[in-house]
Amino acid sequence: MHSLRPLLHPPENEQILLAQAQRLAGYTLGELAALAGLAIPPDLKRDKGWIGILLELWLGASAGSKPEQDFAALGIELKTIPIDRQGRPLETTFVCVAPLIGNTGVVWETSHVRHKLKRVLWIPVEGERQIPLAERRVGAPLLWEPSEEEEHQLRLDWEELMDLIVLGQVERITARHGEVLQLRPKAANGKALTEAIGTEGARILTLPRGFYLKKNFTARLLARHFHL
DNA sequence: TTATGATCATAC
DNA sequence: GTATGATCATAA
Repeated sequence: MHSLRPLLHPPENEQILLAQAQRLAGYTLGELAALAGLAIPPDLKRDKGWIGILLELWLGASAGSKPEQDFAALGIELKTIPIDRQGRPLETTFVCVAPLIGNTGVVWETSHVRHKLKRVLWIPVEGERQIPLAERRVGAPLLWEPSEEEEHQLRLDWEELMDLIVLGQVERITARHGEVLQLRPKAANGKALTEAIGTEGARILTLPRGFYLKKNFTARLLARHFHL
């Protein structure tokens, strides 16, 4: 017998959120999906965000498309992160879409990247593809805030990337720019285009881009916490 | 083997 | 198209 059940509403405080997240540690995705009455896909090929949706459901985050932190009242963003057997991240972490126009005067302090990463509840989940989706286990949660050094690293990369965007060099930016934060396409497909500034300051159409945390960055913050 | 560039589903 | 949730798949 057990009383594990999804939170039906956003948690009223941080303690409730953390307690629920800690209760989920050790369960498989199959168990959590069944208890929540959610159908489990055969794999993630066509359901890349499924684990994120499942954990949102369990933690009472209002699912859907709202440009806000998952737990706005608590100022906390939820991120699931796929890890290998050694606890290292298997994928980069999407942060937010990069604004390609209207950036004159934007600064790090008020940027979307900084706001999104102010406080993050990381939920590690076994992510190796050899493990059937239903058998992958949820790990212990980590409520993280960037250290001074981490924020400095993020800021330097963000400023470099935003400078290039403002100067009309967006199409020359590759994922190799940035030490901990990178810019990569974030689109439904190659036909999805958005407005940007091109060379000579001309208006161009280009692939929407997103900011992503590189694995070296998330690996260090996980290792620091879990003593890996 | 790995990271970059590309892509998938859904709501509005 | 943009927002949410991310992982896939192939070049190197």
